[in-house]
Amino acid sequence: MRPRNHDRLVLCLSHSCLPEYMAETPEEKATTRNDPTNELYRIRHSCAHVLATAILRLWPEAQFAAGPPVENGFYYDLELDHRITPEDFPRIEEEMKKEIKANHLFERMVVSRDEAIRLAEEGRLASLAARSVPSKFKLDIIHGIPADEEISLYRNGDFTDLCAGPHVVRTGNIGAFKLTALASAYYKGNERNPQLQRVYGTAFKTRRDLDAYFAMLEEAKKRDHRKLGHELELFTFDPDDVGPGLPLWLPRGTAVIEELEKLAKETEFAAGYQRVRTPHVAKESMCLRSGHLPYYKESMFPPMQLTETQDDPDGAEHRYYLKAMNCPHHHKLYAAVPRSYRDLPLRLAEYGTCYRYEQSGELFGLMRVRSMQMNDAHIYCTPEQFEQEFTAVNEMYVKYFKIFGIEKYLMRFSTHDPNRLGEKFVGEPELWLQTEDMVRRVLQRSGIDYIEVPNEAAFYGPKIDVQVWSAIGREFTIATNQVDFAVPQRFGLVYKDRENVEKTPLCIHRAPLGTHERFIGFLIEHYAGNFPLWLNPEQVRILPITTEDAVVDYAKSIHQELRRHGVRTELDLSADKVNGKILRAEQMKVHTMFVVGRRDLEADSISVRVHGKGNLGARPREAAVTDVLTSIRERLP
RNA sequence: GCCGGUGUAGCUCAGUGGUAGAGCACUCGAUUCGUAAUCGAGCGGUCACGAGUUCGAAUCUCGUCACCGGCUCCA
Repeated sequence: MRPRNHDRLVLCLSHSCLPEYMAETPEEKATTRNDPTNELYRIRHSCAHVLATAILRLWPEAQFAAGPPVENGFYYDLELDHRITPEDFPRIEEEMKKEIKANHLFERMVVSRDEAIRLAEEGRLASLAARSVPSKFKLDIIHGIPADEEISLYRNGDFTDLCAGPHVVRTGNIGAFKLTALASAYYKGNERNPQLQRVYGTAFKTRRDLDAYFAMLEEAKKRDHRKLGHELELFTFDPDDVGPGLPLWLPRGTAVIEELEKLAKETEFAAGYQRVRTPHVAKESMCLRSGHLPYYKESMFPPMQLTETQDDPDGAEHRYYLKAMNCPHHHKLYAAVPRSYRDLPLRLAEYGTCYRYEQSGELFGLMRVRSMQMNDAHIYCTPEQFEQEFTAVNEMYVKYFKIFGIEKYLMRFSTHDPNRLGEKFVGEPELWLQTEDMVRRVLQRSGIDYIEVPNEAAFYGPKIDVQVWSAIGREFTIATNQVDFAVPQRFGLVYKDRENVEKTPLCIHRAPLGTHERFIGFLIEHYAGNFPLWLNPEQVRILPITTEDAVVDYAKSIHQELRRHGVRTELDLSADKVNGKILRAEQMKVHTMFVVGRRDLEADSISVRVHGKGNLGARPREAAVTDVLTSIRERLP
């Protein structure tokens, strides 16, 4: 099975800064998946064959499709009337152990195409013996192998499979393995093909590595943004009454949102952006003009149908859609005022709320939702201004990533396929080449890691997706940055150039902070819920040790002072003992705890405790407060 | 949308055909305490929803919805 595009990308990265419990760096994972000379790759690939061997011992009629090594293990897809369930795992693993213990050689055999076809027709591939029905998927795969490519088979014991290899020398070289999951998958990943059962497993050189992997998974579970989001009271869902995929932001999550917006507003203001506001809905006519209805209808909420009139029998004049993107509205703002080349570049920014009707199975915590707020802006510029504007956008990304301590990112540059002009991509061959050249030049000049992926562009222009990795190694497409030379034209957007000639501007769509939903989902996992002070939902909690009036008044005066400075501060006046108060504050991952008792009152001091760092001891009150204010102002990590 | 799994109190979970349980959270009372849980009492569930089987259903069957793991798709 060929690796998907984004599986291949990771190879070119230089890596840094991964937690030590992570079994493999993303690069190693990529190697494990893609590099046949990698030992884990061979172990896992071999283990997939052993899995197939075991399944055939139990169900000789099973038909196998593809069984490659993947990021954290391997899988094999198969067709079988019996539904494999987790209860079957022990039996299958038992058979696998026998095969490993037998220590069969993996023998490689090169065969002619005719020979391979003959064996497949006899049901002799991915099987233990000849069968009455052909090995249909293998037969299909053989037909897909280019004529000049060698066809090889691998045999371990009774089991023979069509396979490019390579494998370990003997089945006994598979150190430790475990079956992990069941899923279904379409044959060749195509929705129109039959669904197969997929059995997932993983394998390592040693038992120790296997155990370490499962320990890592446990650690990853603790950082899962869905779990932390609930525990830290950041957001919630109410699928029954509000609807699936529609997050509700609790006060603590809203605090994070507002910090991000503040950052965006400051940054964009400094970069010459202007803020705008637009409604959440638009009429059908605009959705048609923008191309959303023809191209995006599947991911849009169905329309709101208002009244029908005699002039408008099908009601189109009264059909409204929730917006899936902000660009059409922004285009209208561009068009609202006559524009001269002197007005360009015009940069319109809005944290706009969009709605996309994602398929139910695609929803995933905050990462895939149906309502989202985008760090959106559209930059209208002349072709001469394009490179500078595009460079500035890239620099903004890098600035943000530095603030968040995102040390590893990759820009994925998606270009068009000339063979699909007028079909998947607008038919403007010259503009495609021109804009792609401009983007490529900017990327090369900026020295940012990027990879070029053909045939993945948006229909209106080339685009860049930004991939980042959370602390647990989960890969995120966090932001997108797109060139649009087509839609401004559809909206009739123009400016007068120096010679008083009307020209169509280029448009850059950019969202360095992506959507609040996905970005915060990423940040939760990135920080494991331990937000830095400036971003923390609760920056300071004040914990008086006793409830005697003088101490409480002292705590209150600190509380008020911090609040006056805009610091998100809470005062814990519960009946708990200090230890209880500390526990609760630590559990909520409150950044800083100010513990105050009689001693502090008398010394005008504050005992400072920082989440994850423990008790830092007493500080003069003024110094403790200043430290907090500085850290917030500087957005220190 | 498709395949599979799961659904019991706000949370984590026990309960497999016979009167719905525990811990934490929450409320009230007592406790006045120096760096990760003070004590006691109380409140809290139409067992996801709907139908069916049964004398009797959280428990068995079917359907619906949602969530989880994948597939497809994507900010």
